[in-house]
Amino acid sequence: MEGYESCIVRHFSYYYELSEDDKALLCTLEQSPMTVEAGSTLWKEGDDAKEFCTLKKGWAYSYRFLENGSRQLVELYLPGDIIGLREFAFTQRLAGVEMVEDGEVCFFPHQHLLDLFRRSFVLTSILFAIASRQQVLITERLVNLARRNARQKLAHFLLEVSQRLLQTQRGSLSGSFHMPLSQELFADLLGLSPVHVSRTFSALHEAGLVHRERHHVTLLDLPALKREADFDERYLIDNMRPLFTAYPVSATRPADSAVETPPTPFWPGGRGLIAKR
Amino acid sequence: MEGYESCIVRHFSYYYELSEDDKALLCTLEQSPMTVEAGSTLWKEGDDAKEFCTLKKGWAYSYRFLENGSRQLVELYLPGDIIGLREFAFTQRLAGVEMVEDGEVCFFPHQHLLDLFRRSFVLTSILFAIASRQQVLITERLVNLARRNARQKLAHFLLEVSQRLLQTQRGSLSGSFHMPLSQELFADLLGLSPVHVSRTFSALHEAGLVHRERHHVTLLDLPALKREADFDERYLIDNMRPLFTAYPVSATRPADSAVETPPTPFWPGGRGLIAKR
DNA sequence: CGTCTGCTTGATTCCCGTCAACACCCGTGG
DNA sequence: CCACGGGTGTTGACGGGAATCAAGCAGACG
Repeated sequence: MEGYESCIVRHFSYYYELSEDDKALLCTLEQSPMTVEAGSTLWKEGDDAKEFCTLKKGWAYSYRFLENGSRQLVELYLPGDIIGLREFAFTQRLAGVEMVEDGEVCFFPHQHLLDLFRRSFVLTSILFAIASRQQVLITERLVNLARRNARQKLAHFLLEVSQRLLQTQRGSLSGSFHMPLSQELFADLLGLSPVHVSRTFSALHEAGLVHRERHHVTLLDLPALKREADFDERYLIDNMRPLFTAYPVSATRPADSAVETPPTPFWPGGRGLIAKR
Repeated sequence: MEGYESCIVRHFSYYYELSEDDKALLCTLEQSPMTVEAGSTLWKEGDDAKEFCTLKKGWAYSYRFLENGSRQLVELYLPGDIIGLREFAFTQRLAGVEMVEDGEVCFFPHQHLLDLFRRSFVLTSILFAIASRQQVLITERLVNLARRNARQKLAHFLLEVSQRLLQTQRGSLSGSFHMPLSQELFADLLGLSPVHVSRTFSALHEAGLVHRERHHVTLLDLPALKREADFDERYLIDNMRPLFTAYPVSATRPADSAVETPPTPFWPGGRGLIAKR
């Protein structure tokens, strides 16, 4: 750990400043990294769900198969992400997870998360924030899949990845990045056929909006793309500092005096918000 | 509260037995219920996000508007659900919430959740389980929207609601229930046009799979419907007792001795799961 | 009894899936 | 050096599922 700041620490720090204790606690989740090859399976639908996994290097995705043989990608994981949070309350995996490219992952059992709940109030809160952010991400993708046409879907997805990389990968240039996905993966991700992904990419290229060669993508005209995709990055850029600053916490587990603090008084009504449609 | 068991307590109890202390703590979230009319707005996209809200009575839904004027429902809330968890890490609402029918809700500030993190390990864990379950629900809906045709979408949705009601509403008969949604809401929920919802309902009716009149739905042939929709209720029926029994907890906040328990030792490797595609 | 809202049904259009042929890249082996 | 083959991306022709537009219908309610 000397000199090297782990992905997960960086990820958590994005939400709130961590004490050294918290950092250490967090790092216990990242023991024993193991390398995994491109295309390897971390787990399959139906496997026992007893662990989470942090992604240190490489991209990964979770997916579901359907009866008709098609496949839908559920989530795309970038370095620093936690994989498998979804199955915390479940005994079986509900989706498989595969690596897009060679990478490094660290498994840790569900119980470690419970330990974390006991030991660190700040980490608990951040973890909850991460879970809620993940939900927001999925929600946005849901809207994308349900209501937009192929062009918008693709544009939106490219913008999402670009923004996420910007936040987690220091120094990546906005709008130009490595994109190791095959068009088949794009298809499974966006609910399209591979053929149509190709066509749509061409269309965006002809419109001068994106440039792509091999596995590298450049977004040429971000404002136009955002307009096209109805993209609003606010859903990706929030954090929880405002919450904590409104209600300060000691960075470590609160002393008993703090614990005895009564909950903030019942919220005083007078909403005025409730309005008939 | 005397004699009456609140929805939220019942909801949490589904995951794990609650101590009296926990029940009391939980009930502080449900102070000051207020009645809300059908069609009223709890909040709109872009509003400040400082509170959650528990739904005591009536159905509600969250939604997003798109640039082109169409609308996508994101989540459907039934009595006992917590509304707004998604925005825990955000300062603004990312989706609006409206009531389907007359009901009762209880607002409580985000900070109350932080108090809960400090005070009850069990409630924290359950809350996390609820959040993860919500994510699973959205994920399933995402797959539904992305990959299935209108018939399957509708069938799947009806099955989902049926199953959820079965779990939270005691004594509701499986496969026959009150369904207060207009076809326009179905459309916004399933990513279809209202016209096509009507056609699809007719098709399912003709096939002898569902019966519907006014706002009451009966699922006539559950096995056939499940086959049709590729529906697997496992994603809805798990809970977290296995996790806790594998790693018992005192029901109240752990004594210091418990806190000092070292985290379970680093997970011992030997996966054997990692396989090349 | 008239009006309003929500549901149904028909005709037409269009986006995207499917099928199929072909180009391309790259590693292998002769 | 070229031939070969598999995986991946491109392009065209065709068809189908669902959107859209529009008109008719049925309750609900004043």
